[in-house]
Amino acid sequence: MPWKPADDLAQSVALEVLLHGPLARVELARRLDLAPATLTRISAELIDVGLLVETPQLAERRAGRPSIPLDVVAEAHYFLGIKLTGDAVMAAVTNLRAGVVNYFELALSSTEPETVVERIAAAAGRAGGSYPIDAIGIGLGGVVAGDGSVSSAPFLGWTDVPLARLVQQATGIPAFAANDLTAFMEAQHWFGLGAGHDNFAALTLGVGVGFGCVANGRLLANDDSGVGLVGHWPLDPLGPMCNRGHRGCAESMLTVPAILRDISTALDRPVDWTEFLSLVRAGQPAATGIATSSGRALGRLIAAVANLVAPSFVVVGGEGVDLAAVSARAVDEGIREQRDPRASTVKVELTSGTNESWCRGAAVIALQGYVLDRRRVASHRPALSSIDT
Amino acid sequence: MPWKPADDLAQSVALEVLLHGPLARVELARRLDLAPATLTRISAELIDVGLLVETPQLAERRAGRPSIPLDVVAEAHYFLGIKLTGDAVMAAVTNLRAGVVNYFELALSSTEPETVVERIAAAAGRAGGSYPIDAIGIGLGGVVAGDGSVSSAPFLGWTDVPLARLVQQATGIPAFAANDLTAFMEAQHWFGLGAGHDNFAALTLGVGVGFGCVANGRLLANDDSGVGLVGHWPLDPLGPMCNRGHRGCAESMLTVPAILRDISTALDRPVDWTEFLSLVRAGQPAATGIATSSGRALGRLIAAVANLVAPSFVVVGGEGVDLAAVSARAVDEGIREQRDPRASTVKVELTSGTNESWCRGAAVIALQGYVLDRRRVASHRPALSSIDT
DNA sequence: GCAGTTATTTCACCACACGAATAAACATGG
DNA sequence: CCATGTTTATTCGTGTGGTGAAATAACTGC
Repeated sequence: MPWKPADDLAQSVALEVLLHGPLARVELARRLDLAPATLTRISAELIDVGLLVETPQLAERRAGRPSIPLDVVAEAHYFLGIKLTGDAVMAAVTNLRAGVVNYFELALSSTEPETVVERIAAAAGRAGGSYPIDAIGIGLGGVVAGDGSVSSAPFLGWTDVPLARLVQQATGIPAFAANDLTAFMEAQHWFGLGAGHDNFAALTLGVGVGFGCVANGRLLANDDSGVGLVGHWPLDPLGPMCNRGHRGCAESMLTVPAILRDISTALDRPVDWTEFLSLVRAGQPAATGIATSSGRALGRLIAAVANLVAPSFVVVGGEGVDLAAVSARAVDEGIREQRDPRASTVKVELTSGTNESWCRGAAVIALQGYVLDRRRVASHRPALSSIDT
Repeated sequence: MPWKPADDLAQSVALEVLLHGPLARVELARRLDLAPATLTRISAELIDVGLLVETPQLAERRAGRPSIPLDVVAEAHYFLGIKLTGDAVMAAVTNLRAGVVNYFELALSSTEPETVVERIAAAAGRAGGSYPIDAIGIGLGGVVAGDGSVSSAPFLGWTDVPLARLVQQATGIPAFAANDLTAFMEAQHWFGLGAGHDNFAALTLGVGVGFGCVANGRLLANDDSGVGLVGHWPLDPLGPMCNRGHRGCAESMLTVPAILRDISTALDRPVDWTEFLSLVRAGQPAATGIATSSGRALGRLIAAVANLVAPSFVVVGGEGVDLAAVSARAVDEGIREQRDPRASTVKVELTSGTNESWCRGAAVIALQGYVLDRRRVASHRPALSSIDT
């Protein structure tokens, strides 16, 4: 039973249910501005194909005939999400609701395209043993074109590798590739903190600093996505120097390696991330000092983002999220420094930044590609969409 | 003959022609993904109501039956655009194509709402003598709610003034109000440099520094629009001090008053803007010094914008645009400083920033309100629009 | 049980966009 | 200057597919 809504209308209904949880027919009719009669017909079709089911009604009981929420059958489809790094292939299998049902990692002996594709195919094989995979999504740091070919990925030494096509040929399963931050953002937008929001931004802290933004309901993206344009954003004229000669740029203040370098130098011994965090919590002076100045820098970056793109809130994620948690006060200070007091306060939300969540993002790329049937021509949407309201 | 496209389809067709110039039926069919037959019918209707006309065919002659471009009849409707300042009401009458057909100014003796409304009504009366005005648009610096009421406008001393409603009551003509930058952006988007583009940003230099951004086909806007959030953006740690204690912020580096203060102090005599510009062109050291550092600061601001919102290009406007012209090289340097060399180069476009162009922006607010029939419920557009492609 | 309320279904209707064929209006070339 | 090819516009019958109104179903509250 493939995802095959007959027409455009059925597609909208299916998507609305997929994205905004179980919804009754009346509610769907309201949201999509359709007559109740139409929804009876369409939902019947979709239930018939096995895409939707009537849930045991958990809606609040009011007067009148109770509504029957319709939900997508989460286990109708499975997707494989791959996060590529220089030395490992991390894989997660998710269902239609982007819930992770399986996670594992494979080591990577070489970064040659053939090897990588072979490993991904191996992951697909392993995942396919337990779950029928409908599509594969791959996320990686670098510039990825819309057709899933990797324009450039410095950490792999790749230039113009048609990754999606290669994986599709090797596995026989539809494959999609995207920049890892794009994948992260799409996952946030469809199933994460950004679900149901048309305007929000996100920052990820880790080996580098990432930025993404959903504006007017769509991800802001262009050919430069993946270059990492906020990496060298100036945050502190007195901060440390990065390898490109910027003083106090985002890379030098906010990345995990930079912070670990700082604290290790201060204590004159190697310190890892979890130890750094506990040192900060314990009040160790060097650690709190670093956390405070980095937190303030993060706040300034958040303020800059908020000032320019006017998001409803800013999500912070990535392996280094906890910096925002342990230095929350400094972050607030940093925001206040560069935020007009007359403006609304900036809401900051933290989210997990584990490898599994990066894989989930990649799986969402697969899910979107499958559900929206990419490779179709540009969608039927007239000038109005870019204008009204 | 009012703007009354019968149905949704007719509306899209009319808008497409209004926004994207004369278009043949085939071309419209292609763009809106409709059958040629449909376009024959719809365009017949629209020609019937007097909204469209067949133009004397100026399309390039190829083989086959020549196409007949359809165009909107520009003089079918007129709009009054008002730009409010603390001491004057500036007014422009435009046609449906947002072409200015009349411009005049009225002095303002007081900033009391009653007085202002009375003066606007006077302007409407004067304009209405020559042209039948279909709607009035008002642009002003400050925070304006979606319904056209002014939440706060410091330079007028206003809080919660239902301006649009008052003007509508006083004149009997539909009235709309918006932040002046919003108006400027909408005008750029529909009829200016941003016409046909879904992603671009703009900066205005004048008494203050303004910023606006069209992302994914719509203006980025929220409750903070109008607060002027980029005004105190840090651009130069060694720059002059602004009145809020920021060193080298946008206000202190880029506004016309700040620059004039600088040059006047340096030369120990009052200097006005045009003289400043000629001094720079003549190579006067103090003037070129100021222009260079301000230009570089502008470049940095442009780079910041480009890095975050990924626009196709950045428009610079406002009364102080010419700063960007006379210090073009410094602007480029400033951009290079904070732009990753791997990223695409930032295109910068200059546009006029006269009072007339601000009024034109306000007129576009009126035009949009009229044409899109604001006060209707949210438009019929299902979940898809926020998702696909 | 009865009244009130809200959700869903049934079904005939009809607007409206479409497909295919046709006509119109040019360029080109011998 | 006519034949041919090409592209645009129109005509018209057809059928999809969303709708409106009324009926029905399934509750709550009293």
